[in-house]
Amino acid sequence: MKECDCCGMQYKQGLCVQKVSIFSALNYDDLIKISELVTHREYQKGDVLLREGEKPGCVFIMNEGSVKAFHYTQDGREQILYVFAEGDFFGEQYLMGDKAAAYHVEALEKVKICILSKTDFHSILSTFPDIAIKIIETLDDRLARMEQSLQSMGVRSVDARVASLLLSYADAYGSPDKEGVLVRLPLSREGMANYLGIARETVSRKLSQMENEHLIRSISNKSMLVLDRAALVNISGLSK
Amino acid sequence: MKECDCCGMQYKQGLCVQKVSIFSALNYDDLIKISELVTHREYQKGDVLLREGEKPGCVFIMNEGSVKAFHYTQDGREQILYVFAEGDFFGEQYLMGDKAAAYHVEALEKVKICILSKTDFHSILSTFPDIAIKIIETLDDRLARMEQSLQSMGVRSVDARVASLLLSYADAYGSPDKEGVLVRLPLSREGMANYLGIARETVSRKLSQMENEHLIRSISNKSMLVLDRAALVNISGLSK
DNA sequence: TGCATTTTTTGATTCAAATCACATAAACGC
DNA sequence: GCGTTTATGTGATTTGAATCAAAAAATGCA
Repeated sequence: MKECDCCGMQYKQGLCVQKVSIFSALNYDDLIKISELVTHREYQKGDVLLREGEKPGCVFIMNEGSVKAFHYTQDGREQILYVFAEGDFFGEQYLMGDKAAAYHVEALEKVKICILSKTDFHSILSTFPDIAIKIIETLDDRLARMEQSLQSMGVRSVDARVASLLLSYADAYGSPDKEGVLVRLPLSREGMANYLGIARETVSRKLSQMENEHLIRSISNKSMLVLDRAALVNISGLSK
Repeated sequence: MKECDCCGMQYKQGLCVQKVSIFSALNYDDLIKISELVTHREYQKGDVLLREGEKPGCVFIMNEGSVKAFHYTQDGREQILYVFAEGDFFGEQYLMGDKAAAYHVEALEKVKICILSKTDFHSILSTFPDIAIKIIETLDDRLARMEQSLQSMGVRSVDARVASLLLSYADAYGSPDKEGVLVRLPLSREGMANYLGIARETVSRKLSQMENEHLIRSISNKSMLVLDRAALVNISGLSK
């Protein structure tokens, strides 16, 4: 555990910007330069980082914790589009054109963020053209994930959607264990329902069913054990 | 109507690459250079441009006609992810990393395409760094559209999904008319169903219903007249 | 710790869309 | 233009998830 040279926060690596894949092409000296441009902010659970329609004028880089990005639908429900966690970034859309934010962003827990202003971000981009390529790669990844979500929303059964959500959590937040994979759930049942576009009750029912079939074991509302990953993959309809 | 300097095809503008927004920052001389790197290909309806799992090694730039990009789901149905038309491009994902194509691409009608090889595309990117920014903008747009689709798939009623699909077609392919907007439909009823992730019969029923309510008038299977755009916007649940 | 609040689970009922079955219409090949 | 094939429309029925209602569990707080 070291201290971040730019902000004094505790990090495993030396610099907070090192966590972000878009800067991974840079050497340590360049990272230092970027670190000097970064300001830091901390949010508590429930704090709003960004409101739909705002023009924030900066890029948000996730350092610790997780946030949800969501719309409100006409009938007042929330549709969660992304959960961003350590190493993810968002807000770059609003720097390129002059677009307003397309969604609200709210902290799901205590969150630490690096912030880069529009002007600094642009000067970094022109100084290090390779970063643009990294950003394109990241966006392509995000697009690929969206494509997969869209497929899952559009065609697959509700069982399949729930299964693939659990799998994505297992991959992103899971740690292996004797009996299976221990998964920290970033979203509540209601949150998962809002992400999947189904009813809260349906999420409960599907999870109970999976528990009865010994595919998972619920530890608490915030975590579970994935016992039979293969079965989930099968239900999810994904080939991987 | 002029001839394209690079390929002899007939185009309204001088160069086929001019149609593509990612090259819009370049001057005529630079466009000529790029044109010289481009090869052309023509496909007939039903031809497969790209197969899921392939590594094409080139970017496809749409010049004329339209194509659908889709997955096959486990139960054998197709889930359409995009319809690409004039000015759109695809395949850049596979140039950055070494990823295989995530979807099949098939011509919906006679199609003319510009093709840029991986190496040429990379040399263009390093010669003109501004193009990377343009690509980021385009990807952000695509992502924003995906986000909207995802919202529509996840939460909105089937009526809303059908309405917003019609609106997007009206915006993309519509021409104003005394009674309303004449819209050329790139997809069949089955195609729309596969895009929206609903049953073919449901699309028919919803369209009939909208016709009864004088919101649209069916001209043929391939075109319709949007009579009451405002009502569709209202049903779609979009604020715009 | 114990009480109040919030979140989750479970059951009963309703409802919208999928499916099945077939009629009708359009597109295509010759 | 005619028959074949493919696409679309419509009705009857089934089905799976939403909704409504309430109990149970988890969480927060004094």
